[in-house]
Amino acid sequence: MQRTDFAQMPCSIARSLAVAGEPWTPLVIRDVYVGINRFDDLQRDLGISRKVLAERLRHLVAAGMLERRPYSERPPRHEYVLTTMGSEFVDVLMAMVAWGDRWTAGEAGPPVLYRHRSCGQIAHVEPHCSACGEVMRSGDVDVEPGPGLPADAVEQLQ
Amino acid sequence: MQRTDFAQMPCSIARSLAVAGEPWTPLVIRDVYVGINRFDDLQRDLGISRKVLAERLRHLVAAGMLERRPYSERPPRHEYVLTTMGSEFVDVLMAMVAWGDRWTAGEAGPPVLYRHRSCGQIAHVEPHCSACGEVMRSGDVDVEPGPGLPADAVEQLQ
DNA sequence: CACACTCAGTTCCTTCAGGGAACTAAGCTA
DNA sequence: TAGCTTAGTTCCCTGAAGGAACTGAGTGTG
Repeated sequence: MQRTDFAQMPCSIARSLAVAGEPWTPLVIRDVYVGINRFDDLQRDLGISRKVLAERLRHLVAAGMLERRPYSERPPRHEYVLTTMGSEFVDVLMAMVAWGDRWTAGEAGPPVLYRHRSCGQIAHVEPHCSACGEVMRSGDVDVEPGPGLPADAVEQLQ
Repeated sequence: MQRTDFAQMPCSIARSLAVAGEPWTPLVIRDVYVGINRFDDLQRDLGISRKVLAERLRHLVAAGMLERRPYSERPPRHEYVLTTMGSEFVDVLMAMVAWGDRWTAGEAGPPVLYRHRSCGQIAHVEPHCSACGEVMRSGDVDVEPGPGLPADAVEQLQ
């Protein structure tokens, strides 16, 4: 965990990091997304310390990203599945994959490919404007104070 | 820094985290993006330890995300600016903002708004398929092994 | 010309999180 | 009854984060 608590900052990036920014957490979400749902399988796949994994899963369940769901009564066993909140965070991971494929994959190429089910093509995500539908990258926007910004922080944007 | 080095993992999420996943790093990139470019300004705005900030900036420059550029000869002063690699990472942060606005902003609403310059609307980013242009969310894709995936890791995807 | 000020860090110390291995415990299986 | 599987918990050690103080180059001010 970061020592500084990002959850209280008036910034959606900081708050997202407070939920899913701790070391290993994005990789845990990725694994659950691709169907690795049990404690031991996650631990084996990631090579993460069991202590840290237990901590992360507890935090993600408390935050509403994962649900701890029994899949057997006797013996009592359970697995972790993504909630709607968790699934939508995978969209962020897909943006990270698009960036990582472009800038960190090197000669070998992307380790994993995504096929868009509806069009059948191998593709990556591209950020589009929710209003007009056109491509919208970081250079195409102006940043403005929003309703959730405390008054004493507004001037910092100028 | 994470003790475990994510850079060697055959996963673009892990590799992205190795570049920009350390605590504070995404917030440093956000700040540089919105025009906070100098060491002292970054330190003041974030409330980060000067030691950690120096470390993060060094790492980001070494990774090619930031450029340390002199803006004055006498006295020798410099500022940090995003490279192309860094600017494109801001697209990932915008996806994080879209998610954070939806799931962590609460009653008060988003602290910051983005206006798409070309259409003039307040908007957020939406993931679209780079091939067909339609919306493409995490539930709309199939994951397949790519060329950069080591042979001994392929079976884990099934 | 001494003093304060700005910028950009570095150094030092303390605390707490991550890594790793061993241990626990419930229930199943041979 | 001995061992296996699943899902953790406990313990100790190391190293990263926080915080405050210090450094050092250059500038402007009385």
